[in-house]
Amino acid sequence: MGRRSDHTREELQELLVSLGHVLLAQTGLARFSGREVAKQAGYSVGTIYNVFGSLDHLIVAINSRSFEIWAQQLRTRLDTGGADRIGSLVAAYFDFAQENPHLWSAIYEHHLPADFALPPQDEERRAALTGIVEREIRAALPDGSTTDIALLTRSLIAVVHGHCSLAVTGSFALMGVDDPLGCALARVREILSAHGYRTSQ
Amino acid sequence: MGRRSDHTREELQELLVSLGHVLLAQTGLARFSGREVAKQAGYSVGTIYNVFGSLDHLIVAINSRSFEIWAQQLRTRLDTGGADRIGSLVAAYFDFAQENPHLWSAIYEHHLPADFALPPQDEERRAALTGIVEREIRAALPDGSTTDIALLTRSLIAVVHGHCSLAVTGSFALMGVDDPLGCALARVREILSAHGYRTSQ
DNA sequence: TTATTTATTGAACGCTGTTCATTTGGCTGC
DNA sequence: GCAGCCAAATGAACAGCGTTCAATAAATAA
Repeated sequence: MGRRSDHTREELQELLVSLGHVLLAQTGLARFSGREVAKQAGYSVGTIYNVFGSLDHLIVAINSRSFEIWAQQLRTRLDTGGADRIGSLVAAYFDFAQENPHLWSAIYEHHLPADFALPPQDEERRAALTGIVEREIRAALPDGSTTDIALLTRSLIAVVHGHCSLAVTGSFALMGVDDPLGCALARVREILSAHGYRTSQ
Repeated sequence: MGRRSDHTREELQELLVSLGHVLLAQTGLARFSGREVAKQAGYSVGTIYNVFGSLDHLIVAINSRSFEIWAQQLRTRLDTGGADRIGSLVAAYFDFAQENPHLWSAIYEHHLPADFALPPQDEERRAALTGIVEREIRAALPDGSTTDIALLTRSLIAVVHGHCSLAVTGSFALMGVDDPLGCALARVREILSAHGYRTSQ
């Protein structure tokens, strides 16, 4: 068909990731369909395999886009959220998960084949999020702290992640917990306090 | 075919859950196949729908079995783990996830249709796990504590859950965290300390 | 203008979940 | 012991999926 020069390879890549991102947000990973993305883009099935090599690569690209948006929302909230930066950080982290449950879940539900190494570009985008958190944790702890801040950062991410996960999957609702964000923030402050963080600023 | 009286309805249910549990452990939820379970049981596809009503109901039953095994492992470890009961609890919780990554992930990756209410029996089995943890948290905190122990229990479960999740999905490995269990246990003790728990027993 | 290269197609394959008319074994009442 | 009934079990049918790949058509080079 006469579609050859409609899009450059980059434009086509962008188009598929963009449409795929919208579809994933609507359907969730389990009902996501690569065929449907191609159809919406006006291309045939095989094009995904030409451009990305495999459906897994497309999903990785879509998830990386989620990471970019997520990180940007963290930055925005930190810039506009006032003095309680830890509060802003946790709230923004949480909000992305709760406002985009399918996108957020897909990040963790998409299991890569064993032989599939994450492309460096995608690894960077994911590391950016960790970097934002680490900077804030470092700033929140007293100078000269003996804490391994890199490790504590990742552990605190796990703390908040766990609360997001049980909130988004509905487990918390089943357990009668109605303020997951408040819960997560309380735990984060308790942990930081154990490392010298002065709460209540 | 002459299969009519080979199994009672209960036996058939048990057979399908049992084989399904093994298959799920091998393949993970994304590659799990109801057809394959029926085939392995020597029955045809439709039998799953006769016995369970839908594939989702079978998966719920399989996940409930995981919860039973998980809870039993917690009890065993608490009985044989010595004086550090919080340490035993967290380690046993973690070990189930790490030793049965597909079974553990499936619990949280299986999203029920909106109109699907969890059968009461399954809800009980899941609540049992929470009950075990809550008892230990209550015992670990001082008498007369003003803490909402039910809420703190669920939050601590989220803390450990988060570390399990990032460990099992490989995110921690990507981030360079090599002792997720140690990390989780450290956070749990810090949180409990903030509520009056005397560490190091 | 012709030849070459390369992007794109879409049919084919084997799998999936789900439905449902049909069959068949076991049970009940005669 | 037999006829009739009921419910369990079947398996074909359908629509969708991911993946592959020979064929094709468009863009580029000669």
